[in-house]
Amino acid sequence: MKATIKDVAREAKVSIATVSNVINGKDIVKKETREKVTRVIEKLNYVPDQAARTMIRKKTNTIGMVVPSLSNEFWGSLAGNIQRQLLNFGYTLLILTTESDPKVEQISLNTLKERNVDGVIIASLGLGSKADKRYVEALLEWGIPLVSFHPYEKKLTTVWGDYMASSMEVVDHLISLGHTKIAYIGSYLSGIERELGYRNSLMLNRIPVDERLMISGQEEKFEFFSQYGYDCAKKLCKDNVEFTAIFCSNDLIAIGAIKAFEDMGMHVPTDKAVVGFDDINMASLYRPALTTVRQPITEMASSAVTILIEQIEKPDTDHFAKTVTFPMKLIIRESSGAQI
Amino acid sequence: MKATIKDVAREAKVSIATVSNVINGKDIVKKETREKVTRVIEKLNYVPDQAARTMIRKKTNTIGMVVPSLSNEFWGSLAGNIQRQLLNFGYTLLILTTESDPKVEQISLNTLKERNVDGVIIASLGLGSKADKRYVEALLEWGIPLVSFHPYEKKLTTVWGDYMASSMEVVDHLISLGHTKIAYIGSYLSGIERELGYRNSLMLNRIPVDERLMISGQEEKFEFFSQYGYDCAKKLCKDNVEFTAIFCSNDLIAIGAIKAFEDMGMHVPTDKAVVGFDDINMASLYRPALTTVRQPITEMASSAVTILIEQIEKPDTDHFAKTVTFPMKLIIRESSGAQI
DNA sequence: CTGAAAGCGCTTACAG
DNA sequence: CTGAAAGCGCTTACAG
Repeated sequence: MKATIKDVAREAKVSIATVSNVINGKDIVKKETREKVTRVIEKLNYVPDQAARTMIRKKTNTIGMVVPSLSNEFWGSLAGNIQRQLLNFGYTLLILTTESDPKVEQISLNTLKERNVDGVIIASLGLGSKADKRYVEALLEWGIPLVSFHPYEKKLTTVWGDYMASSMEVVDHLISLGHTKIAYIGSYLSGIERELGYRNSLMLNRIPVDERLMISGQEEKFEFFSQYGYDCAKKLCKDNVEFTAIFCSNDLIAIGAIKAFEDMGMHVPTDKAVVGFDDINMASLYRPALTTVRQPITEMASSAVTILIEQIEKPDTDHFAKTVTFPMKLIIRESSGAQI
Repeated sequence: MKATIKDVAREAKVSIATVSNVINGKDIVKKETREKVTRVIEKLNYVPDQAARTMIRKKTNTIGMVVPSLSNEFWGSLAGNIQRQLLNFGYTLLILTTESDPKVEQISLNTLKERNVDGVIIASLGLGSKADKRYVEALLEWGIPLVSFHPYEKKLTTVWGDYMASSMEVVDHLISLGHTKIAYIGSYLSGIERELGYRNSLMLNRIPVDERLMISGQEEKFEFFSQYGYDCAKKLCKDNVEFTAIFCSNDLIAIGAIKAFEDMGMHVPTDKAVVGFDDINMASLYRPALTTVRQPITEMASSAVTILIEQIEKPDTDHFAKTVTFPMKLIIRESSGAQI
């Protein structure tokens, strides 16, 4: 049977309060007493019970993370990075995948509460805007320290990238290569900023936006990005509106699109130039190698962790709902058809 | 402030014992009382505190999972599946990524103990055989319920696939296409069985095993499978030992190898037929689409979860260290050059 | 310095 | 059926 603080107290002939003071390193304990207690602790192989401590201290040293899926390199990598960095601070990560399913989202919210996590990281939600808002509000109302990788709410501390600016850079890049008929495939899971960047770039370059060339993906329900990209690319081609280049809101969508184009007998980048987003591992290995935008995942994870820990451990400080924006980097490879 | 059982009891004008009985689904509660309490629970948004429960029940309802990395579709998918299935049983998953780093492995072991997890799932270790053995033995000595996806130890309950048989099938497939010079690239993270299957098939087909065509990957330290596959493929070609086909122990390695071949001016499958393993999402989207072996991840996750939960919740039953082996499925696509 | 006591939020006999 | 009470293993004022 595991020894408790009582066993130690009895054996050392002191009170449990004294034992508590010893294990918590309070220097009010007389040296001899401390040594006596320490000896008994070792003898009985006593380890304080975490659950009891948690109950009193109101701190679990656990951080919750909400993410749509782990079978996706970007989120998996983000989660792994965060997990390892948290470990250095003495925290443990509780990952909850939601599969963009409202029911599962709800369960995940309950789990977060049950487990009494000290803070929450929102990697991405996928419920659609209204449900997202409710979800975040429930968290906000709960009053728990929060960091999000997407600015769902003004009151939310956010760590993210300059997705709009980098998307503009992508489209500028395509335009500089001579393209004017540029399509777009997005997904609600990657936010609206890429689409805005796409629109802005076109407008600034005085190219009319053709809504028939855009699939926002704000409504679709999909399981796999690459299949989605494949389907969307085919749909765009069937619609018979000419385009020579396409910007996809993540690499998996881009790879699906490329596959679709090739299946239809087109060649990338000659017939269709393609650009993705994220620079997943596969991007440089795909054929053609993918032109894409690299997110500094490790640094972003580190930033989120640092901010969250500070919020938790210095609750008295005023914590503004600041937004930390990381620069992205356009990585030009074969799929956009640039001379490299 | 978070609502407690007392708040609910006061609001519903019942005792905390009754509230407890309601939240624990004890059917001794009168229907009207239950409904009244349920209403208050929802109104107050009450969620039972796990720490308090844990203290009494001596159970954290947390399962630990050790996995080398999450930025990999196979493991990420496995982890996500396990996490969601555990949630149905009321358990939470604590994922520890080790990055195949012995120091991190050690920390993960301590974390598992501190957190008092109820059981542990070993997805894969990556320390090398001796360290693996020590790791598993520490877990076994601790006496905690354990399920592994690799049979590191006889005393270990294992859920895995018939990797040897399916690897034989792969090589048989290549041989049936006329290949006799077949190379192999493995990794210690995917075990030795694929290599054994490769060797067995060659032997049974009376094709001498040429060690120069094999890279076991039992020693290498590598971060990214695809880069590893790329490097190995180049190395094999430089060694100037002729081969016309190659079997890679996972899809990422295979994709890296294909990229290498194409970069060297060879064509897949004409010049080199390539087969991978796992059937990740990307496999069907790569060009050429990858011939590979599909693992039934969901079913394997489900099996591991069921077995582990049973070990935890029925500790008095005799639990043999059984091995559950799942069948794999050869998926023939373009990269092996078969007529489809 | 040290100890008696209250209390964290639950579950579980046990009495009514 | 329902409630009062004990108790899980700790920490933390507070009294001495």
